[in-house]
Amino acid sequence: MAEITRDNAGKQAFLPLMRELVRAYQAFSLYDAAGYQGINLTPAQADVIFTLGNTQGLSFKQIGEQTLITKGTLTGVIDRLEAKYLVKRVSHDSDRRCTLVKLTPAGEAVFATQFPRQVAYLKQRFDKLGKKERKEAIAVLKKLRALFE
Amino acid sequence: MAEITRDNAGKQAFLPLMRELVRAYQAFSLYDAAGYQGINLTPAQADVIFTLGNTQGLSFKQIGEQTLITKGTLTGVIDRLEAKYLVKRVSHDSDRRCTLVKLTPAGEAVFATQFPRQVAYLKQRFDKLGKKERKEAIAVLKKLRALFE
DNA sequence: TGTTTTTATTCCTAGTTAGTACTAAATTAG
DNA sequence: CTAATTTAGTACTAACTAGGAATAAAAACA
Repeated sequence: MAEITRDNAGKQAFLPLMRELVRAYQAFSLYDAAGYQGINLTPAQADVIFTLGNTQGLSFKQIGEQTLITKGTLTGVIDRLEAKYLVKRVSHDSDRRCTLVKLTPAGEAVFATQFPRQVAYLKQRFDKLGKKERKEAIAVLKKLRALFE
Repeated sequence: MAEITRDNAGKQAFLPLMRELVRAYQAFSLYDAAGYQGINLTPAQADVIFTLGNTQGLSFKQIGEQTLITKGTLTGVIDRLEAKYLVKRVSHDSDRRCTLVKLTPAGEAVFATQFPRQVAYLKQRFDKLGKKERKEAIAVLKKLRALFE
């Protein structure tokens, strides 16, 4: 295996694949974020609202696990959602270390209208792929993910 | 085509694909970022240094296009790199609106040692895929990217 | 030539991010 | 039962993020 030098580093065969991975994610991410424009939610806030939908409330820890937002960040995200009266902090019955986060009626309303709306908006694009293509894409992405675990 | 409601929204067939895209990118991104630990560069800063390597200096606009860092962010990233004496702002000869950003000798040194190092670090993982798998992955990612453009 | 528009960068604001230190509560161990 | 450890969330810092307003210079136009 040849050594990697300053001169050949930029010519490694794997780099086009890396770039495509970044570009594909970025294109998706921009499209997704554009869907939240006008409903006054950031992607992180929408992620939390959508995670809380159809639940009786989740702890910070549970929300963090599902959304991949770390605890320190989550405090601020929940603060801002609480300031908008979309969620509320509720103390946990049996474990006083835990704080449960629940949707308020206003939060429920946002979830009920915006979650299906965003899913439909994303579906428009993803449905350009056939079932077979989707399966192939999932298999490839799982392989890529496995490279880094 | 069935309507998307609050109840069926979470069960749409495209959602597993979407999740895999996010997870694959995230796994890569975490691995990549871990490569910069200990060299005192954030991913954004390293991205800029690596983009400036082997050039005679690029404008903010050019750097932004190649790194996908937006103008407002780039000002701050360059500020911090300049504070570390790794890059310098140089005025453009013929267009006084432009500021060129160039690597300093210290920046060149960081590029010369760290770029090959990071490429080798990434190559370790990407090279677990064969040539055929890489090509298939590129084709799939291009298809995904095309969905959102 | 003088005016308008476009382009390049900076400044500002609100928000997300990771990471570390801190407080309080629960669990475990001796 | 008390002490040590772990767990949950908050506070704080540094950095990145997008987007919009402001400024200055260049280009287009009339």
